[in-house]
Amino acid sequence: MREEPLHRYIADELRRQILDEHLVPGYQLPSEHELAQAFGASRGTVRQALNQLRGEGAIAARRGARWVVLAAPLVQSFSELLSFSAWARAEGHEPGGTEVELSRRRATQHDAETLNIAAGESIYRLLRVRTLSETPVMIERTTFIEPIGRLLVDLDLDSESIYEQLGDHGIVFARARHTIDAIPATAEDARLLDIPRRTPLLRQRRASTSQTGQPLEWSDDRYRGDVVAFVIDNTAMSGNLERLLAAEEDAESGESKLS
Amino acid sequence: MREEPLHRYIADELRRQILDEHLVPGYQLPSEHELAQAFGASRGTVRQALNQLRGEGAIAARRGARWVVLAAPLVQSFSELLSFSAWARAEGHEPGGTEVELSRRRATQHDAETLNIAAGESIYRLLRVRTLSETPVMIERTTFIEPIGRLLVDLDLDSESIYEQLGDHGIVFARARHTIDAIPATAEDARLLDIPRRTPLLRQRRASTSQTGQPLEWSDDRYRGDVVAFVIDNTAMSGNLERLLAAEEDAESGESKLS
DNA sequence: CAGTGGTCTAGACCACGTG
DNA sequence: ACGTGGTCTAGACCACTGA
Repeated sequence: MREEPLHRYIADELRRQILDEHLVPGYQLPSEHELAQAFGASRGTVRQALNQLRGEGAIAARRGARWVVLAAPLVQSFSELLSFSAWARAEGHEPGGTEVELSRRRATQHDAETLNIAAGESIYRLLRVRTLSETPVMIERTTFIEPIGRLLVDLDLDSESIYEQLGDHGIVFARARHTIDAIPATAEDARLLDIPRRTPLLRQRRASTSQTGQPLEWSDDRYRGDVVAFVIDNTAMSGNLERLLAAEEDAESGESKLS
Repeated sequence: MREEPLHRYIADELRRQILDEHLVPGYQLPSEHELAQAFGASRGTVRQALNQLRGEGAIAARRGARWVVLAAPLVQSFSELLSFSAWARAEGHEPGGTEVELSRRRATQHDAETLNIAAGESIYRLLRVRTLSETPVMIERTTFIEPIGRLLVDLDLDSESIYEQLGDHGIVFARARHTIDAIPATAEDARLLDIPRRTPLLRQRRASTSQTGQPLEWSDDRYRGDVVAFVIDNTAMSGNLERLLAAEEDAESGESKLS
């Protein structure tokens, strides 16, 4: 019945067995040849599935030896990554949001550079406080390019995921680059999250683009550091985490510099 | 002359062109057929290279249309990720370290669970303060399993990367899971980093395993939040970032809970 | 509708590990 | 020595994009 690529079916099946702990860390998988026969696929197709799981950090291979189970893979949903709502529901919480402000403005120099437009062009800025089970845990300050911002006006910004709703309009987010650091809560942050000033916040700055490389939005999200953490898997062959010196890009807030 | 897989040569070549900005975001790559001819490879080999670059967030594809350049990929060296020294040098800084303490202890309950050993077994704990150009920027509290810890005693822990030195002994780190959050500096943190108490720190807790899934170490690294940030790329097809609620695992430090 | 990427096959040779 | 994963080829069909 299913209209699904065979390599994905194989990957899903193996992932399910790992998550169900039928395959525990250290376990050796059957050889690619055996898997190919078992699934009625060619070896190339089996390898496509295995490489997918390797990218998720679930398994590893060494030449000459069989594939080995490393650990349960992360959930790995791209939508859960952009969307607070989708993530919260997957965690079993009731997501909420309070639209504090949606305004049309002219792009600052920073907006222009990040969104690849000219300074002074129209952009939309959205400020929301997101809640989990009534408790505010995150402040979201997002800047959208004009065509997307115009759509936002007609959307329900209070509770629904805007990314799901934008998807219905054919707006697809394909890629995002995240910069994560720790900063003290400003006076406004403290007021919105109902916490003391200078409480450590986990800040995630994000720039998202479409499938064709067109910048769609950038966002400055600040989480209560005592409630939310980020988890990243990476392996020797794949993974995309990098440390970075907090650069001079932030001339706005007086940052302390090295030497 | 070169003893290198063809698909890696192709990936390196295309990545170099993107980094050199010969290929700018939005640019359409030649078709897979054309690339195959240009590099004297089969289409399958070219696709292997393109999929590598897709995993790095550098390019994206849509059925029916050509591959599109998205952005410059991250450096993506696994060793730079584990190793403060390797990272610092790549950033053009002089890494330094002060070994504050290396001790042999009995595994706590948490050690035992993380390293998959029995509580009470021998482990080694290393505390280091790492510096960039003489300025302390990070505190590293690492716990190693006994066989690795024993090697540490003979290593130069003051300035060299222990991971590079362990590699010479055949100890290979293959996979790591990172949990990143923000916490206030404790009194000891503040003293070691020479900063005020409760300054926001970027905490990275890491668990590393070998190629066969054997846990090798876990670490609690705390960075000055105003100096170091983490950067992550992720795409709809690949990427491994996940938000997580700070769970009850940390019963040690009194964390505030949600409802 | 011509060209593109996505999927899949059947085979081949090699370098490496484990017994 | 044998089996394993890593690499590579040549060809096929399909779904989709874009002119």
